[in-house]
Amino acid sequence: MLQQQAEAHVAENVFERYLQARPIFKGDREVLRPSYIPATLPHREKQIDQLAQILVTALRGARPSNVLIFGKTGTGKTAVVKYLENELRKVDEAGKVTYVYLNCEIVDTPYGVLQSVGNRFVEDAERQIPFTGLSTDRVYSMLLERLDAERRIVIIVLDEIDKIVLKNGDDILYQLTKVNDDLRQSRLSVIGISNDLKFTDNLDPRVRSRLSDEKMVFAPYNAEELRDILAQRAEIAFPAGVVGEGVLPLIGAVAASEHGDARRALDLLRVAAEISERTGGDRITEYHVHRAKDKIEMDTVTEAVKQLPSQSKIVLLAVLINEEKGAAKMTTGEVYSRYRELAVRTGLSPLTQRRVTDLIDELDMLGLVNARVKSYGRGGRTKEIMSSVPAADVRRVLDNDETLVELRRYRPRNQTTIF
DNA sequence: TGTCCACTGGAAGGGAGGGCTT
DNA sequence: AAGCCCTCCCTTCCAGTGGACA
Repeated sequence: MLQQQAEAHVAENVFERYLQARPIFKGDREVLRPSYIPATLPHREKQIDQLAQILVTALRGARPSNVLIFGKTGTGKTAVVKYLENELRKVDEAGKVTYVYLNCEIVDTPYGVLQSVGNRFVEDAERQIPFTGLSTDRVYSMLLERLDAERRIVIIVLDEIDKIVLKNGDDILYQLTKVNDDLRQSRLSVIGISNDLKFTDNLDPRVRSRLSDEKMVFAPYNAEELRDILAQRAEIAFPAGVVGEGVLPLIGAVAASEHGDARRALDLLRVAAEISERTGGDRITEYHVHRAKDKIEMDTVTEAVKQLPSQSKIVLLAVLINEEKGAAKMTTGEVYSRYRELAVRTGLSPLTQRRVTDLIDELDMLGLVNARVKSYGRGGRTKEIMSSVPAADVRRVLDNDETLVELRRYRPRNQTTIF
């Protein structure tokens, strides 16, 4: 009997059931990724126009003004800039304009920026600038030489430009904006993209004025605009009738309430579709959107926790364990002593308290804990720390972490809660 | 009003890991 | 091989501080 059932299963391949289900996606689901640049960008026509007017100078062989673009995440800054890159390529038949896009979250050192730009002008591996080893001055002169090798206009896009300034100061921007003084025939301009409006406050006045020849601000999308964007993508991604009525307005409303983030809206739509697909559905409903919202929130947290270096994981665990013991909030000192105890147990040598306060700040930036400086008067001035994520879920991730095996069974002494 | 606590957070610097130059 | 220079992670040192309390 059992045998027969097993055989019956062998006959029907596991994949078949899923293959037979009507696919929800019409074609490439990349259409719903933020990296996809559609043929038109709804509700950004004005910005595209404005930037095009600035950049057209490059096609005439002269240097366009430097531009600073401000706007929150998912307001289409990067999309507009990349869109114009594509458009520019189409008309620049002579290939005299070089467009270099760099994300300063990834390339986050002055050396890295100069190196990446410099490498854009050579194909063969032999002449690539190494990612370390040379002095920055040296890389700068190599870059100059390559820029000036033939007459060209170079447009450098520094996405998340505030990140590199925060980390390294404005030296690199100073160098990039004065590069033109050292060039004989080529010209370079910089497009900076930032989601922090105030980042220019910390710049050297000379750099600030040079960099912001032109300024653009991208306002967040409202719910209706988001709906238009979603409708445009949905039409490419799904066959007619798949997206339930009310789904796009719902996603639009959710994303609009979270500072009009189009990226977030597209993610919601994609994940909702995937959830429906996985559960054998052939339509996307509002139910799937709600499920998608939960899933995305959960995934960002667990992913962030997984990526943490071991020491930071232990710091986070220290916070959670103190909370399990009943502390609603705690001071740096309390986190640190718990952290030391845990670190010793795992066999890692404990870091200094100074370093741990930095790690706590990092966890705060990631939104995993909440840390605010508070004074307790005579009780001293310290941070008040509490976790800001669902403890059980984070605990599960940490318990499955191989570097923390020693702590898997660890529970604090005289604990009050039962797990 | 001044004291004093428990830190905060800036600055400087060490050293490991990477890689070029001579 | 020795000498540089880069970044990253970390330590050491320390002046500065918000606010309850005497």
